[in-house]
Amino acid sequence: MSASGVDAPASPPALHVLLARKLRSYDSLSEPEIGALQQTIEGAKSFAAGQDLVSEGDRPGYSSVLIEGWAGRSKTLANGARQITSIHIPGDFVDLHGFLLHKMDHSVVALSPCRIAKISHEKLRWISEEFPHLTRLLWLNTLVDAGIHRNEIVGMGRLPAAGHLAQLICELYERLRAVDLASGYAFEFPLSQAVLADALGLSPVHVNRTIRELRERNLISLRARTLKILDWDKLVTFSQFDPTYLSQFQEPR
Amino acid sequence: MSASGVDAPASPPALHVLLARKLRSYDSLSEPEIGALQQTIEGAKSFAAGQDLVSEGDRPGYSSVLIEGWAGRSKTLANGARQITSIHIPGDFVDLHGFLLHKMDHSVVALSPCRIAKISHEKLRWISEEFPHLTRLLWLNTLVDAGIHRNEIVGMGRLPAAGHLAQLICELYERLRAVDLASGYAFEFPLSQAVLADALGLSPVHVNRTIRELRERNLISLRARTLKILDWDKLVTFSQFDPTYLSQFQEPR
DNA sequence: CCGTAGCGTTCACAAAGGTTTGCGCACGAT
DNA sequence: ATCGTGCGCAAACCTTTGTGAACGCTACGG
Repeated sequence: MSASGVDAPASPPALHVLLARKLRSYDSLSEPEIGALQQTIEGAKSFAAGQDLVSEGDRPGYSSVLIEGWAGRSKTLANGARQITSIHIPGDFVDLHGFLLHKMDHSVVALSPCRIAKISHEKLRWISEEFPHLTRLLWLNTLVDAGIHRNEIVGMGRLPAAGHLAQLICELYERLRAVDLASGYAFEFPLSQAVLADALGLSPVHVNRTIRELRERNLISLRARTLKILDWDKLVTFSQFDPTYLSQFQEPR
Repeated sequence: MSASGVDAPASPPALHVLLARKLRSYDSLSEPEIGALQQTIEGAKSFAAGQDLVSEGDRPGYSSVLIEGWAGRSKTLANGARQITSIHIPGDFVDLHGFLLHKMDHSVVALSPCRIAKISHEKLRWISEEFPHLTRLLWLNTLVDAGIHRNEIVGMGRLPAAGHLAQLICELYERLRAVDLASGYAFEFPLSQAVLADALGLSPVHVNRTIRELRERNLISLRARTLKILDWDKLVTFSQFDPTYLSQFQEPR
């Protein structure tokens, strides 16, 4: 079962290619490593927006790579409030940490219609036994996730809402660009203001105010699920964005 | 150079023992693995409260394990505001992620007088080549860090200040207990309210109000740098604390 | 014995963000 | 055509948190 899947409309890059491209942004991959990745990919599955890819409490036997669409790690509290702790775009491992954590402490939810490929934990274990360098790159992938989390904490704790949102936009732009999903300074932005509120830890109403502020400052435009960055340098300054934590530069690892 | 160090007042557990204890809370260790850890530890160094163990932008050639005292990962913004993204206690790797990230995107600061042991990145690399299972446990250690981050994000985004503080107290208690640093429901708590403010993303004044609230609810007492949890069950309920993310249970990994 | 520094505490007021509610538009289902 | 429904938008009002300033306690050095 290599590339079967629920549907396969020719256009998006092949499953393992996307992942290899991501890992290669950290360090180069050898032929055997690419071969190993290729062998581990297990076929695609589609989800509608709002569906759980993985649910809190699950002990999944595989991890998932996003092929198309956006997803988020989300935690729902007793009062029904939801916090999205990170947003994922194509090429991202949404739950690689499930490999060693075993029990999911949060859910992964589709934020738009999306499609994933699976890699079984058995195969990941095999990689960790046989391919130390590839293992380090997978480990690094989870470390970058943690860096993204840390940045989110800084944004929530010490930036005003507009700065925090601007920072998120900068980060998503850089990440989308790394997988060729931005054209110029514009990209598809499939999140509603309510979803954005859950990601930023704000109320939907305040997200609306905050977007308006960025618009009035001529930093962005956002219409019909398309986001355009009008002045990258100003946006970076305004949000104090520093992309170091994304580690998007090749180095021997 | 096994246990030399700047000072060594007999009492705290030996360097590698502390680390082994931590990793063993995830899965059991073999004799060769313990031996490998023992070989990697490189001697201790002491820091005064407020000093940087590692600074933003550094490319350290080693990672540090806390032996004594508390430390925090911290990021300082342009306006001087500081956010502490995580708090570390003895037994914690404060910058294991530096091994693969290379360039530090934040500082690590001593929150109380503290002492560390070093493990060179060369030796970590050697471990990652020769000891796959031990490598997985180190990886897991960073995954738990990320889980702690995610929990912090939920606390900041969707809990009121008192809930967030209560949650942090629950987490610290569980972590301290895992390394035998809690006696009953009391433990030494070396953080000033100002430091706590930087960790919670609040102002020092509001931290004071928040502590008062927990006191008035008879959940905790905090005096002379000693914190006592007066009613664990009520504190857990109040903060919606769920320790799953700490992964403090042995499983084959 | 005094001065000082660090820290916790409190108060009054300001700012940021949440809540409630309502309107209008686009779009799909019937 | 029309009726929901989801979403963006906005206003009024309320709650939480931040700010600036003062005061007191305690430890410590001169």
